[in-house]
Amino acid sequence: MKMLKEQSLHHLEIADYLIQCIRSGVYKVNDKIPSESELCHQFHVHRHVVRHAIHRITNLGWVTPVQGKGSFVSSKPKPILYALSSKTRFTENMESQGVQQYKNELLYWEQGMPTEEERQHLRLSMDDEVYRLEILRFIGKHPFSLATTVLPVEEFPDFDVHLDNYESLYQILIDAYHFQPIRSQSMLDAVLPSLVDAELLGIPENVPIVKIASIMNHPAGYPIEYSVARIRSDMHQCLIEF
Amino acid sequence: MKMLKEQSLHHLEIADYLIQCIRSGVYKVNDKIPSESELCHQFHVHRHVVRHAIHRITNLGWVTPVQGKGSFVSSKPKPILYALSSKTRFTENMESQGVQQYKNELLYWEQGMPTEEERQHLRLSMDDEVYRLEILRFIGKHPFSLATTVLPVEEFPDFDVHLDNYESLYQILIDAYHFQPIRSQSMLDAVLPSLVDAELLGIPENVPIVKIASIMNHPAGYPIEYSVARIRSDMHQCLIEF
DNA sequence: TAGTGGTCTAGACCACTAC
DNA sequence: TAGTGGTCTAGACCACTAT
Repeated sequence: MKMLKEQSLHHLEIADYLIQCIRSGVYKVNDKIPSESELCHQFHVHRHVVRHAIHRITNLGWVTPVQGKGSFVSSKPKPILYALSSKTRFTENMESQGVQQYKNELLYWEQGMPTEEERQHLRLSMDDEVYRLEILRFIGKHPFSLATTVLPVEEFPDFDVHLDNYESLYQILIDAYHFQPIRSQSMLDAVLPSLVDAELLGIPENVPIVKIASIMNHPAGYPIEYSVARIRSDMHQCLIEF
Repeated sequence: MKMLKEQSLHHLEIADYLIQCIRSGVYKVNDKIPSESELCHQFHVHRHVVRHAIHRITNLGWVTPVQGKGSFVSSKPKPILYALSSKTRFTENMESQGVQQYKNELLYWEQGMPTEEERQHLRLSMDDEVYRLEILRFIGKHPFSLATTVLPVEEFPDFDVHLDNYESLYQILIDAYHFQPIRSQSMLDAVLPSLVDAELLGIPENVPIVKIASIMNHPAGYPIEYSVARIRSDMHQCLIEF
């Protein structure tokens, strides 16, 4: 590679160099890239400069550092195409793509007052309560998305009794309430995860995720569910067909 | 605030503290937060720890550091709701929201061979050429989005003669070719910008953006335009109605 | 000139992994 | 035990802004 002589911005040149190595196949998926100290010697720079470079390519999704072991080239493709439409949900999406190994985990649930935002989206009055569920979805062994789902208590009597053996929210709605909410609108966003979300999703704190806030309607036409999903952007692309 | 006694992770506590200050109104929009050296004294930590904390809240969108001046609280709301549908384009979106001050700038254009991805999306054969435009859009004085738009040469004879006084791509298509492409599908992504894109969009390199790849069809039904837009996530939310 | 953020060197200690 | 990444202290020089 070309010599680095100019002052400053060494970290970006090292980051570019490492990306070129990965692109050109010098380091392949799941390979370990050289350790920080090896890169220090190679480039004659301080360790912090190398760390800065590795941080950048980590955030860009090229490598994943593992304490005590090294930094490893991430798997490149975004295998999951997550179709966003009025009817599709997580389960349908997985099955339409032939993904067999998925599962939901109900992290916790609560009954309480909605936030102002939730109240507005669900058109609730000031004393209406909601159920709030936190659901973690996996594809294979990898966390894929986190969703906060909010349901008006009034519309779902005795909802909590169905949560003991939670497997699928939509199974509950169909089995117990005999209807399926219809997505009426979604708002998408690129954000960085909170520290808690990053931990649960198994990604570094500076890797962007997609945030999708959706309003779901009762078949009769009024809003009945509000959900905010945070989805690993390194594992999926969101597909919208018109 | 509470004393920081535990070892390590000071930077996250300082970041949280600063966020709380902004949330609670101690520092308001466009206010300068304390300088790095002031925060060093306040927390009895080294400057690099403070910088780490400020980096985090910068990436989260709370502040924008300006060399020689300080770090300033960013404007909070995401004012632009960008509706994604089969017919809406940038211009319609701005006007439907009453945004008057927008403009497009054609950064450059070229005629050449498509990439493999472009060829597939546009269903071109191996010797078909394309026009490729790079367009920067502004809202007020702020860069808002960058778009790479690819058009088959064969479908747009003498396209380049219309680019001299570029104002709007869709004005050209309607005026010169008498049709308007229809969005058939979009794929959304949360990513970090390239260094060039970050520069053009006027954002730090670790602030996430939304990437929207769209295929537009000729009214007769076949693909006629492929575009990849990179949109500042701090300025907009993408709205989809079903 | 003084103050600010941006980058770099130098080196310490810790936690985790592998042997 | 040796090697790795994670965090922190200490201090240098630079570029930019304000006065």
